[in-house]
Amino acid sequence: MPELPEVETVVRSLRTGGMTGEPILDRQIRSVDCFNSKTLVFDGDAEQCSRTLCGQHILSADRRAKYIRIGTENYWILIHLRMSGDLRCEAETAGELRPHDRLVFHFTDGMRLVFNDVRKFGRVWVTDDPESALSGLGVEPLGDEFTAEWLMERLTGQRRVIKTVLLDQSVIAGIGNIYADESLFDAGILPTRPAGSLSPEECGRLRDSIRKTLTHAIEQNGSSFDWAYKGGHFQNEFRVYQRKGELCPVCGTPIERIVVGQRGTHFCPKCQH
DNA sequence: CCTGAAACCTGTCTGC
DNA sequence: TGCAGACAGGTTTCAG
Repeated sequence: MPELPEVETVVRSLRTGGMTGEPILDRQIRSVDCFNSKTLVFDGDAEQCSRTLCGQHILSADRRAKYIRIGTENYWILIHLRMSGDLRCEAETAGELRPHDRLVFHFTDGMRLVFNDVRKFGRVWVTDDPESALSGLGVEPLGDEFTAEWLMERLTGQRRVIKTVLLDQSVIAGIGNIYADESLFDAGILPTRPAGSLSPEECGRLRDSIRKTLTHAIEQNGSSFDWAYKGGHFQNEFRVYQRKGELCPVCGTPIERIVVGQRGTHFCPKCQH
């Protein structure tokens, strides 16, 4: 489920309630249960983590790139959903835990926050130093720093293709495979263009397309996929992603699929040049 | 230093 | 029906 718009949607519902259930703000942690040792990243074992967080209140929930950042009095809980992670806040009486539930935060008021992750790629950090995990990230694509001029400067001299650079979290933090393809289509730029060959005008178009695509996806609560993540609607508005063989909505040319940087890549060979 | 490929995991779908 | 292989929203690690 996880690119920037999906993570933003999850964070908003953690703050105010909604698709993943009840809000988590102000609740007090009683204990933590971990069922997959690799999921929890903590300097100590799960028991020690549980004792460390016992008594802490949830004071904040926000997002940095694709990381969910939950603040308590003395610690930070960082969550990366990777490919298949999902969060839900529900009553302990909601029933048995489900298959692939990996980590549970139990609150003192009878609620629980559950991290579910089929593929076990997701991670939950509990730390007093969140910067150690977040320090390598690039600019927020929806932030003020991300300008056409900044992008032009970052792409100058880059020999990698533009799609690969868009997926590099140390350059721009938060774009994933879907929104890279959709943004490049919107900007009319071929995914295989060497990043350093983009003109200032193309950098401006690409920057605007990225912000437009991400903003619109957030308004749609992100993209939903068959077995993971429900509630978003942006998947109905994909113009190239997973539309191989279908006709381009602009010019009618069949959408093509190639592999770029090990990732499936979708584009219109006529509109993107 | 840079780049591309493999690895990490499980589930689903497709084609033979 | 069965089974091998491809593929999936991401990131880290390793080899060249």
